[in-house]
Amino acid sequence: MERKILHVDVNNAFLSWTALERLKNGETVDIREIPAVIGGDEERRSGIVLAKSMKAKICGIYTGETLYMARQKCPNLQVFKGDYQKYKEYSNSLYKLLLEYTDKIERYSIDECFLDMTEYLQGKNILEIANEISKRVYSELGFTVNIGISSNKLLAKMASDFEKPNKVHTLFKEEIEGKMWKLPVKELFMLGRKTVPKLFNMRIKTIGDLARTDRNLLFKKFGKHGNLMWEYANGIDDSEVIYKPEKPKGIGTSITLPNDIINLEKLEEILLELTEQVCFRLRKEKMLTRSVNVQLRTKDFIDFSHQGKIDFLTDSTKEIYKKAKELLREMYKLNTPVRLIGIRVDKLEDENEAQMSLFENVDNKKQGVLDKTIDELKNKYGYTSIVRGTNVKNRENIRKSKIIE
DNA sequence: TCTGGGGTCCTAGGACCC
DNA sequence: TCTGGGGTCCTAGGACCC
Repeated sequence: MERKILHVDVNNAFLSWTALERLKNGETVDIREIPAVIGGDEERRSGIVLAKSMKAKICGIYTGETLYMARQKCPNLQVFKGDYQKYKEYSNSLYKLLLEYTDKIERYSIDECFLDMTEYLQGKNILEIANEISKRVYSELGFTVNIGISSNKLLAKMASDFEKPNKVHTLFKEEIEGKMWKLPVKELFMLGRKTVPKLFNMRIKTIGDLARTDRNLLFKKFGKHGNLMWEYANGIDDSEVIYKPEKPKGIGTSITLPNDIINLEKLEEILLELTEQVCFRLRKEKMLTRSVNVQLRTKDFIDFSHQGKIDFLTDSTKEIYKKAKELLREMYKLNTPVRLIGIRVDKLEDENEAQMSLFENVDNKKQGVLDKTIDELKNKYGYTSIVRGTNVKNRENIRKSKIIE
């Protein structure tokens, strides 16, 4: 049976939500109506565009470019900071509204959801429902969305990307040729800046060109990714709407340093603080790891990473930091100024399942008691309330930006 | 000019074994 | 002097997404 999938995408999410928040607080200018962007912090060397208004877009500003470039294109540009906590609240309010239509919702990101409406239509017309959702989001929540309708996730997502803002589009199988094939190939989901020039060299310029290219040729040239892009160009996608919350497969954090650092001890101090954040989240998820990965970025934007294994499953800050420090030292032979440092834990295993099957491999030294006590205090009084002694002097350096995406 | 942070998935190539 | 080949496991790095 053919599925009925919706993709709901908030228009200029961070900017729209910031606009609403400002209006709520008595500001009179709606920043959606002027050339404006949400940007990172230039002093912390994260000065990039995170979201833009329509007027900023008309100036040629795009997401991810530097604020410096954006100002060149649009001298009267207004730049605002984001508030991730607030964004989460707006995202939750959207999710709650959508739950009135189906519980089969995949929260793809903070501002995008897939809905599997197949079993919930009850004879109703999918286009009418999409229009109703669109109107209700605007009247009840105050921001606009684009909604794409199709029989799979890929096509629904492509559809929601058509004309914006505040629009509902369909892209059913029979519409692929008319609506999607004429688009430039870079518009296709999963075709990024590295692949597009290669396709161009093969004289593949539109999604239609790609769809009509020999599948085996693409496989030979691009491997699995070639296969995937051919399927997407032809509107083929069987993936399910994942509506049950999934456990994370990895947890990581990283920070761009306000200044390049060349001193190993300094880097270790920062790494400890990052490790604490990661382990706090790891324990919150009730997951264990034995795989640790440390990443460095040099001042020239070259990335390095090393990963290593711990002999047992653990969530202990001490054990994970011990390994992380080892990895950092191993790598630091480069002796080059470091711009970014990060840590992530991978191949996570559920605490309960791990203890059942692999109990002899779990870290059962009682070290966990201290971590637990610290976690409880952090939960009660806020994350920054408790700091290991050595971290205090770094706190100013690396206070984290709350912005993502 | 300056270039975020948090994820997932894939692949090339090295180590090791038979 | 010539240096197989297949399989598995692992890591570093890269591509892509929002």
